[in-house]
Amino acid sequence: MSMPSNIQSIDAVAFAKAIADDTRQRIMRLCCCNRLTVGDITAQIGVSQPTVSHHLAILRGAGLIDCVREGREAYYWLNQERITMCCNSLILQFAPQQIDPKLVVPVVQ
Amino acid sequence: MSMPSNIQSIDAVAFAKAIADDTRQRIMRLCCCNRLTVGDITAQIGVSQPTVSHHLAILRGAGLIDCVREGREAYYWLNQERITMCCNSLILQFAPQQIDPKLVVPVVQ
DNA sequence: TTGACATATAGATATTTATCTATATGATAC
DNA sequence: GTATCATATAGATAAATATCTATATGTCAA
Repeated sequence: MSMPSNIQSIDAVAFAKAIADDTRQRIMRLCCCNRLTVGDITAQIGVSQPTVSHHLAILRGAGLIDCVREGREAYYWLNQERITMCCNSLILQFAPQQIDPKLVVPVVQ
Repeated sequence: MSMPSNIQSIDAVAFAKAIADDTRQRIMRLCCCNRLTVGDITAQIGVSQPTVSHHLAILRGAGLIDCVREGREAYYWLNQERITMCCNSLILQFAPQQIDPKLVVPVVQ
């Protein structure tokens, strides 16, 4: 459990790799709107506790999940804002013509 | 070049796997707003032609790219609408609390 | 302090996958 | 028809990765 900065640039490949696994997506759905411990997740997910910890580390490395240690337990929950930012970044890169120009905020140099 | 239906359900894992590679994302950027041949892409991407064909097949399998054969060449271009749908699906699944309820269209049964 | 508990890390293994070279397939031009 | 060109497919190989068991680390309770 290292400590990545909250300020992370958006790497579309890193984001995609982080979510490109069924087990990780199931974990993400579980702790999308809940704070869950590793034990909570392990009990529901059908893989071993070390495997859950491994996937949580990957999700954390990509900035998609936040956690806090409380005593001997660690609580995890999805960072929905960052997931939204990553998805929007994908649309900007790969579907620019789908974006309504009226919604794009002009940037002043 | 098989013929998948245009009507594809959105599989978030399949979508993520398809875009979880740097070479594929570079290909996607190249033919985001252009129709390009395999040769065009190969000339700009720095991997062999069979590798490009392989990646194009994966992107097509995920419905992210469309193609048409013209004579002995094949033209490829991104399906921006489908990419937008996939990204929106990710947001619905993993960032539901980021969605403005005023924007959600009520569904009548 | 010691035992039990929760989580993380290490190491091994099997599967997946990205890439290459060689070749097959299919179209065009002569 | 035959040579050439564009693309796809087959097969091999190396790297990445998902999983497990075993164990280390750190916390709490008695």
